[in-house]
Amino acid sequence: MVSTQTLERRIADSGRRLTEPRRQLIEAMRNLGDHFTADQAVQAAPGVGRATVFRTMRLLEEVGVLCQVVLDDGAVGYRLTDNARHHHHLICSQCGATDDFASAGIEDQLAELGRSSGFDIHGHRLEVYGVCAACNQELGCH
Amino acid sequence: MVSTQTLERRIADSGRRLTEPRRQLIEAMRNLGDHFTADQAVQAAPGVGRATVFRTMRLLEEVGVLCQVVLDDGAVGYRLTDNARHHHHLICSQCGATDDFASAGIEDQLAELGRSSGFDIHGHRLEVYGVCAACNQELGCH
DNA sequence: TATCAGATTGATACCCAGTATCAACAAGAG
DNA sequence: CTCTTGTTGATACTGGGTATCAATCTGATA
Repeated sequence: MVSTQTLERRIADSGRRLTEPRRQLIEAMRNLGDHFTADQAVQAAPGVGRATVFRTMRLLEEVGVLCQVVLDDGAVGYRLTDNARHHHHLICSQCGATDDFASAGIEDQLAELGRSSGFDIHGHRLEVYGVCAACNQELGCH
Repeated sequence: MVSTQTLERRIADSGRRLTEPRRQLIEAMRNLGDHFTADQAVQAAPGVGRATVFRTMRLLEEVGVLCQVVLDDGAVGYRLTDNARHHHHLICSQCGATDDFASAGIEDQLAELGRSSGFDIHGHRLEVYGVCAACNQELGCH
């Protein structure tokens, strides 16, 4: 779990102000656990206005401590992360657990694709769906 | 561009009924061109009820002739396609042009990831963003 | 061709995600 | 402490998508 300190520092370091609503929202999100929806964040920070929740979430995305996760069914979730670097998600369809991963091999394949396709590739988004080890075990026991 | 025939056959072959609203919507979508939003589809088929537009879009996704495209900014678009097989999108951030592609290399990398991560991988979603050859040329001339 | 079960429709109302506006307010540099 | 400027929140809006359910249509079958 990302520390409050890290989150607040990232905001301060980016030149934004560290305000009370932002602090509140950060705590609320940390309490929501691994992943949550926009609406859960709004609910979890009752003292913070709706617009501010969305603004702050955008801010956190910009400074790289919050990322969008596109689920199996197309729904969007959010996830606090330490990992500001480029990464992808491995999402358990059963329990929602999410792991970050990066793969030089995949990046290489995409670079190659850029060369061969004529597209000047700027970025990509990769979500991987499956069943995590823990859920697999449980399912096996049924 | 996918033919009307192909689209209608896919519906019929899947055991669904080929109704007037579905026909209308298919024509409307074809006229919208390469990619469009849900709302554009609703607007483009004024005789068809909102719920039916969404239901039919889901149906077309199920039979593999319509696919969701998650854009750069997270917005969702739709695209008619011939390609019912597994594929990904190469999306031009300038003009919105979308190409389908598949990469055995990437599939291999993901299989490997499954082996090493303990996740039982069922699927994935990959969108690649960039600037297409045509837009690159134009930009170069400015 | 007439029939009929069951698939499909559309009006409506709803939910969730996200944005625009803008006057009031607060952070923090000096 | 003051002032500039970033930030806030109430509100109302757009867009995407779903639930409901009585009315309707499709197409297989007789």
